[in-house]
Amino acid sequence: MVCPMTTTSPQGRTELLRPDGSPVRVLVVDDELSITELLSMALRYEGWQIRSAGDGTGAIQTAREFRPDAVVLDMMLPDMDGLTVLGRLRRELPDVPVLFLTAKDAVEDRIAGLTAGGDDYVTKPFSLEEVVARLRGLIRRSGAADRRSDSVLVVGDLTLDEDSHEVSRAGDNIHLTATEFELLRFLMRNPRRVLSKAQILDRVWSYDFGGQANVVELYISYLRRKIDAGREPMIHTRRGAGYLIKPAVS
Amino acid sequence: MVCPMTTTSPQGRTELLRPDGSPVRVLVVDDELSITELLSMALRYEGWQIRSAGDGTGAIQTAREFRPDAVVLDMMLPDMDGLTVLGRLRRELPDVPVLFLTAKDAVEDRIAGLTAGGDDYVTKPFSLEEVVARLRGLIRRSGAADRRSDSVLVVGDLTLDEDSHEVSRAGDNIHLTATEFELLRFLMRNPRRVLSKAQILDRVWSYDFGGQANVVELYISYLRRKIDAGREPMIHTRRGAGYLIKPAVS
DNA sequence: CACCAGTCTGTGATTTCCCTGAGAAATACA
DNA sequence: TGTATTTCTCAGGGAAATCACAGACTGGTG
Repeated sequence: MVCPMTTTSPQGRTELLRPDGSPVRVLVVDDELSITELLSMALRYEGWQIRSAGDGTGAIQTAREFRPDAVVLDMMLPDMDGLTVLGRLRRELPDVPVLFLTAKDAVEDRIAGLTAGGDDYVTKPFSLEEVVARLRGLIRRSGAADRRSDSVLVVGDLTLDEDSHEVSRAGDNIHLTATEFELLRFLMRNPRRVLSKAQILDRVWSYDFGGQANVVELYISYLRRKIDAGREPMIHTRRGAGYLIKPAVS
Repeated sequence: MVCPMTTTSPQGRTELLRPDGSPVRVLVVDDELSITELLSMALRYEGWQIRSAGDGTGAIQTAREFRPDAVVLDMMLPDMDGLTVLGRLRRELPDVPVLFLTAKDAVEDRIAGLTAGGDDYVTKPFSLEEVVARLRGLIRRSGAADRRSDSVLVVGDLTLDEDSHEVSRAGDNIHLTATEFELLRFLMRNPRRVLSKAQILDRVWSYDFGGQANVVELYISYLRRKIDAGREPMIHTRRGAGYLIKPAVS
């Protein structure tokens, strides 16, 4: 079993690494090329090493020689049932955590036992932040070490707990909606870095979002109301460039 | 870097360990592959080391070299009678506790005699919480585990005794039905952590449950009525994410 | 100083999600 | 066997979240 550890990059981003210091390996399995491309790009950006497969057979083969630390597995594959793939994967890699991708309406159908072994799932269409966050959680928990602090993001006097979904500033608890939470998480995982509205839209909203681009402005406005209200502001606008978050004190 | 030794499981719960610090070993015996897979996944997630067998012969063989601390044994095996398997198991491992899996309509008298020796049983279809809880109890009582951890879960002023099935808040005794009890146990074993409805369903309801997902909402509602009624609430909803329990004061 | 692109935010429609009452079905128990 | 309890379905109500739209505002620029 892999024991992930964390290091902090010069930019202030924490990365998951394997015990020997090599990058975490993730296998992405989906028959839609656009999905594997999208995921590969996003996960590579996390500093992870990615391999992808388009069907069950390829997944097993790749898993055998690539020996990933985690697998992203679409339940709807052309050549075999998702559960079959899972079974064979488990035979190759008994302890590897799996993040399932399922259609929205398949959830009700019953994905019995999928999360029972500590695995997790997200529904299509997903947001990249969601996938990354879940994967990080799975990889973190799959290791022998469990440092609770790893699930807490801190910027200045603002903290965000990814396990309990709790957010607080200067000790005051703050209630956020799901979207607000993901937006803030994205900002806090990239402190002091300007994020464009396009980047935010691509990461926080699901990939099929077809709405107006100013939802980002709207949700930034919501966040400010809850986080910066009456305090030294932490969320800043860079006109024509985007937004960034940083500790309040100069 | 060396993987640090830990006494907490991936879930952050306290873990059962053998006197020498190695993980507890459990042998799972069932002829249905889906059952052994499901159990292996769930028990591995408890931090235990799992081996499985599909018939009596394989069970004896595996037991001989694996020397498990506990056995999960289906009474209905293709090659030999459950009692025969039990007898031979006992010859190999005289003191190992056994958790029997039986069909609902199986003769209860036979089982009743068997459990007199400190063993236990659950009926198919079972819930994973049930199996895990019983196994923990067996292992704890057998003395194979390092620590004699007590069987009482405490979150704030709420206590739940896994042995006596007694629940109380602020001293007041609370009567719960079986399902309510298991749901509360699952929540209390994961305090301050958001648990999705899918996770809860996978863990607390039996693996063949095909009903509506809103039973979870319903039972959360029941629990609230009994536990949070007129008090500071401990069970919280994270809209779009799940539920969590935490001490009332913050 | 006036303009404009870019940004902020109030209002309200729509959708999604959650809660819970009522009662049917299943189960346990006497 | 009859009764009590428990489990679960169904459906309505309601609250919260999401988002479109539009008008107000702001900072930079000519």
